[in-house]
Amino acid sequence: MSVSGHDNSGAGAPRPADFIRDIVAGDLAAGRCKRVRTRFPPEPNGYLHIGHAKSICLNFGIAREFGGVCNLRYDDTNPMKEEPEFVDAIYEDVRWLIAGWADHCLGLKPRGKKPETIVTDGKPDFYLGPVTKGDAHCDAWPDDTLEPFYASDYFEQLYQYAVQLIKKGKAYVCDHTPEEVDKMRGAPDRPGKPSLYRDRSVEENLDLFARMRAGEFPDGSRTLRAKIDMSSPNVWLRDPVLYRIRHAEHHHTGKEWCIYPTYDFAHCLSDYIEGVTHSICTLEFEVHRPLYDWILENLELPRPLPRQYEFARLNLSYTVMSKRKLMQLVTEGYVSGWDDPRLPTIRGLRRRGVTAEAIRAFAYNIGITKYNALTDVAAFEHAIRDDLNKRALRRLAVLQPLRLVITNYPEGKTELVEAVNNPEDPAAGTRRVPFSRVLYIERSDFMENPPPNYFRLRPGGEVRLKYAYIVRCDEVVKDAAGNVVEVRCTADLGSKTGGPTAARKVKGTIHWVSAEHAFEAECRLYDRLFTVPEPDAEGDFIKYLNPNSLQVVTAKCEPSLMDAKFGEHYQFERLGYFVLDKDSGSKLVFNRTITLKDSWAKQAQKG
RNA sequence: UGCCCGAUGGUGUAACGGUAGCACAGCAGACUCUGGAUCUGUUUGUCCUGGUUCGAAUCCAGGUCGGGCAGCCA
Repeated sequence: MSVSGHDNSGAGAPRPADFIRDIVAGDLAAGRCKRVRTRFPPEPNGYLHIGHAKSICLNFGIAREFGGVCNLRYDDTNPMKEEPEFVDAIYEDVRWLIAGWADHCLGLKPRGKKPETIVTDGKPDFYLGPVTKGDAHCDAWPDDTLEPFYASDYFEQLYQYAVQLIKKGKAYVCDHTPEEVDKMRGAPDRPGKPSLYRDRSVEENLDLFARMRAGEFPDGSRTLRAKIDMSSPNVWLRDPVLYRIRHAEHHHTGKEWCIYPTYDFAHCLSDYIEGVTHSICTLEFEVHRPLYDWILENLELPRPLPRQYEFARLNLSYTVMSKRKLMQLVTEGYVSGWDDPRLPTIRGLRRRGVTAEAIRAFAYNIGITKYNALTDVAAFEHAIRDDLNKRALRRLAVLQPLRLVITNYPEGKTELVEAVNNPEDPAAGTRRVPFSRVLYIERSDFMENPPPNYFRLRPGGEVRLKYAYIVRCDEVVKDAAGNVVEVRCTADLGSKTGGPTAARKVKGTIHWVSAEHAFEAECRLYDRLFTVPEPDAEGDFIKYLNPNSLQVVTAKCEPSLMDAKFGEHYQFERLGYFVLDKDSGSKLVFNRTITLKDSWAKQAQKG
């Protein structure tokens, strides 16, 4: 299905395609919210991957389909794990992925801006709304004056919310060590024991919490905890930690803080402060939802509260997705870096030549459910081919060259044959490709003793040279070791495209380049990184690494490829889709994004 | 073991009490100056057992299987 096939940007109500969109549509119809606001909240502790892309497509997709906004927010509440390197990379990847599709729904904020204290229904309130390119006044906000949201920008407000909770007797400072807290939490089937500090007075709690902030206590010595229910069957309701002490420098707030809110405390309130209506996350947060609601409901919040909904994260066969495993592949050198074309990272896929449109189409096709599925990479590969087939410029290149000499073709003669740039898109026009007496063809397009269903070149057989002549193989030249080093042919000189015998039917058509005109380029042939569908199912995933995931060859390319542009997609006819790699210098480097579907290889394997 | 969630062809999904559909993969054929693309046809499915109902993938009960949760990670 094409991307435009599900483009809901036009008139008419979008057709809800999954249970979350159903909910959003219902809330809008019932007036429970005026305008939908979602958010994409990555923690800046790693690079984004195809799994994040699913979430981005969902959150931004909902925003654009329902005329809302999706805030990009760094969920940066843990200074030990986060780095500016990731902050920048995430922003870049998100923008690349939604460009031309949902960039008008990208919720940002004026650089440096923090929540404002406002009054809502007579009550004090904190609010920080988004600015988008879709806004009427977007001209007032040149690119560099806007930035994503940071949960860390709300630390002051979060602190005040915590104080409010303390004043209401709903939170207390706990002096137990991490080990004690752990032990006292009990087990899923066994209630926990209350903290010895659970019944401290409000005054003492306020004092201690202020001193925690002031830096009087060492890391881990105290926490702020919610006072909920130590015997709750949901362990996340057993007085969860809201604040912990970390004398660490934060990438965004520097040394301003030495206490940091936990995910549970920060996330729901960040959603609230930003006016998020639908907070969509993955299944593992399902058990946190009661806590998400508890925090919001136990504070005096005058505006409508955000609601959390969960969906199943993406699992893709033949790949690994966890941050830890991706990190290991990078740091232990199994791949060249975070943008290695074999990685499922956004930048890896991008470098590989996968388009944002293909990723979006894939995300749309797999749908959104609560079922923990394993999606076949074949579905992703289909989306990639489907997109590239429509846009790629066709070119001729030979990966494993074999000399072919046309004995009845004059030496020194060069013809320019007309070649179609893209049969799927007539507007792409044609180009001229030099043809001469000595060519290179693909080694695999000639077989001395072929199986019966082989219909490329064989001794005595005929084959069409794409865009040029039909040739017959008369003679095979071998080296001392018996390897075929050259095939000698005669051409049917009237069979050139448009010629008198051009209509003759020959079974096979092969690609070629003119030896004297071709130039050499490095081609990096990528394949799946793993050899098994579930590399991380059990044990060491490293042992399932595909030793042939990268193969480097020197290809012979048609001259027009000299002008290859970065970001342009090419189909080397009969071989696959390629893009120019950033490593290109005086010698060009092409990455193979993906092969063409090859039913011959499958058939040959069977036979 | 306690709580929460889920289960529809090989895979991913739709059907919201009324003919089980779509996509991927597979297979077969047509077409093709890419063994690509395109087109056509096609194999395969409601976890189990009861119940409600004229009628159940859908509602109810019990079971089975799978996933998640006991970080001062997110």
